[in-house]
Amino acid sequence: MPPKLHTKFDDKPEPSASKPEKSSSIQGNSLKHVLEDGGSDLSHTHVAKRARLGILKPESHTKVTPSIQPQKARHSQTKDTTSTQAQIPGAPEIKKKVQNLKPNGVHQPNPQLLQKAAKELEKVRKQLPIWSKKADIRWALRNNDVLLLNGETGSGKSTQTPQFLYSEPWCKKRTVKVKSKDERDEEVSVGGVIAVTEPRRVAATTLARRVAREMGSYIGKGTGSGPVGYAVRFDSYTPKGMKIKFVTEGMLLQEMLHDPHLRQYSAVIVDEIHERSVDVDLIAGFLRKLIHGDKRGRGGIPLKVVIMSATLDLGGLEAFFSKPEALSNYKPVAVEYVEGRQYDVNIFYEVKPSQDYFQNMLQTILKLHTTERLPGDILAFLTGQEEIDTMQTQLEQIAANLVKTVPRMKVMPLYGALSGQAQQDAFEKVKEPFTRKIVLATNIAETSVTVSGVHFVVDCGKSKVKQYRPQLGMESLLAKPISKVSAIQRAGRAGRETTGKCFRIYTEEDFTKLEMDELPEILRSDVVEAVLKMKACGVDNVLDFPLMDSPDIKAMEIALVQLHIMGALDEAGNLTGTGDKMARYPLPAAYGRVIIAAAESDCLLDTIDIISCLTSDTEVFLQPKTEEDQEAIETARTALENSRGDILTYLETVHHYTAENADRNDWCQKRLISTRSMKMAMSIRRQLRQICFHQKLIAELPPPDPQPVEEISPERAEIILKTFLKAFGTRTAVLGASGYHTTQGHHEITIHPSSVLYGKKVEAIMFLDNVYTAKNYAKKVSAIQANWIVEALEI
DNA sequence: GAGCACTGC
Repeated sequence: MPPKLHTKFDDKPEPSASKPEKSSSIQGNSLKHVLEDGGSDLSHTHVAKRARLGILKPESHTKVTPSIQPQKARHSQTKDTTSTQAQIPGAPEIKKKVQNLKPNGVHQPNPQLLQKAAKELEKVRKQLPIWSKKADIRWALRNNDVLLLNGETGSGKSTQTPQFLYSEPWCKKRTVKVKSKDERDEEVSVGGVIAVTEPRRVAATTLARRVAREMGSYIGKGTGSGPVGYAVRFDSYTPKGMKIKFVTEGMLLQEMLHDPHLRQYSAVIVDEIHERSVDVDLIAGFLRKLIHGDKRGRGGIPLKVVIMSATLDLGGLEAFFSKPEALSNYKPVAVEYVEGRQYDVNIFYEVKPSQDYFQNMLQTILKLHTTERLPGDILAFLTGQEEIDTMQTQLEQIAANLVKTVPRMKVMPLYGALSGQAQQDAFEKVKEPFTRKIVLATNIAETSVTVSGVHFVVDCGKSKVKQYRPQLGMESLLAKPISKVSAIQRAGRAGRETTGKCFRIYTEEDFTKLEMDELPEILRSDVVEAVLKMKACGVDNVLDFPLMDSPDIKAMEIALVQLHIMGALDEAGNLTGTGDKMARYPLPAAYGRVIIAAAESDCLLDTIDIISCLTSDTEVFLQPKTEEDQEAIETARTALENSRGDILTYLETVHHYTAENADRNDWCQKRLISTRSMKMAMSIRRQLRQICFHQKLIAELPPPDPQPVEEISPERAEIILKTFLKAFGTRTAVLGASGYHTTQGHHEITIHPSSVLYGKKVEAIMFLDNVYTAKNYAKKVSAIQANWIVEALEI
């Protein structure tokens, strides 16, 4: 029986969702979906949030001001403030005006027009839910060092909070006296800028652009002047007079290596802390130390901290940032709650646990497609590329046989490995008439991007999660149930533009059994990088470092030992000069170690070329789809493949690519090499060369490309491989009667088919990557001599 | 002959 439907703020049922015929039409088929009270389900999370706010001690100076926005406000147009498709809510015409501003002179747009546009934008800003909290937020930070701000999606927290604060009296730049390392007094300036951290580059740059416009400025090129800037890898803009700076989390950590007291800043705003990346966990720990520790490094000036999140455990965070020994009248933390803007989404569950969620999902998508009226696209969450490809094939087969009265289907895959253009295609609105877009996505669509036009979400309830096993030093990737927060986030994707529906391919009971939050990344990863960063930022005892969630002590100890073996830490566990250098490369610690070894053995430039390929975010060598392609590609690649393995194959590839001066895209296409990957590799190569030049590891920057291809002599190859062995000596295996066995632990290991050494038998191998899937596979493999291993491990 | 989500310096 369909239960009574009502929305959270309005007891009147939504007309489209409440028609009994419609719900019974869903119930009356094999899908057996039960119509659930979606409004109350989503509002359940709101209730939960308020309930958690209630945990706060009454004596702690907490301002709890949950507010319910009137229905009207909730039904105005909303957009994700951090999405790549970020738009100014309700003001497309203003956006257009701003974009069309004609430059006055050469670079600067007309200031009067900018001011006028900002004035217009202010009208829109005043309608944002957070606007009514302006005074509360300012008041909170005048009286506290820390503010926890729980702002839902669409509340405007990311764009407005820094603007509320930059003109506050505590935000002024000051000149103070501090003690230098050798106990001398020196004058430094402290404060004046607010940093806002974002987990992704697109978020940092698009938010900066938007806030600049709201402030009557704009983001230009090179050095300009203006109140807003940003810094992400490979790109930054820090104008004169900058008051607000959007940065990625990794970038702020990098800044902390040079400026551990964050003297540039009056405040740090941490956005999206609920995503809980390793970097944001480290930032939270450092900020807590800065707030609670002595402030002499900042000349006594406190750093203000705002922690922002859409969904967060405020109780836990409040405890984390409170001083444990707080006096009864000490008020360290304030809490604000801002209602977001989101249309209601009705949730439908399976009645019975599904045996085959893939088939159920297929059925649900078809049912939605054939019964729901247009417009209204479908977004389906699956676990991975393979599932998505299969689903696409099956849906398209069925679509070909649909009757003419049913809309046509446009099936679009969406996952990270797709090219930028292919991803863009999934965002585009369908142009064809009488057609419904069906986007099959991984959890890239959960946070990173917004797909427009979606009214229906189908959620399989699973996602692939990386899990690290410290004892084995191995990672595995498994499909696991998602968290409640994730499930709600996925459902919310149906309510961006209008009231939506979400079909969960699992039972309501399964939903209640889900964990509230995802396990934070720091508990699922190798902590070598995290430990090195802590050490480099001056943390002597990493086991004492305040973390919201501390990894297993064993995992920390293994990381410490690993860093000692690599020479980053001495016997006493103190950071060495090598370790300090390693922490400053934008690379995993092991590759940092290789760079240093390379400088000593005079193969630095070649090593940089190799590491640039290895750390580019997509695979360099694409996989051919058909067998004919396979043969053609293999012939085209012969000049690049080096019989000594994958490392030297990458080197050959960079040598040939950079020697190519005619058409690099064409060069890549002929060899089925990813152009995106090679472009990124070239950026990394430039950055690493620059850093090594500054560290004086190379005397001068190498001449620009193209350079003639140099043959890699056997002697040179040996030097390069031995250089990598200095960091990867423990990642080796020797050939026995029954295949390869690792030198550490004597586990059986097989060379992965993606390696040029696949199926080859050599005396010993070194592998940079190790995954456990069907077998224990070694990836990125090189042929070495067994006696080199002993040599490498002795040093 | 494998099959892998996402992000960041």
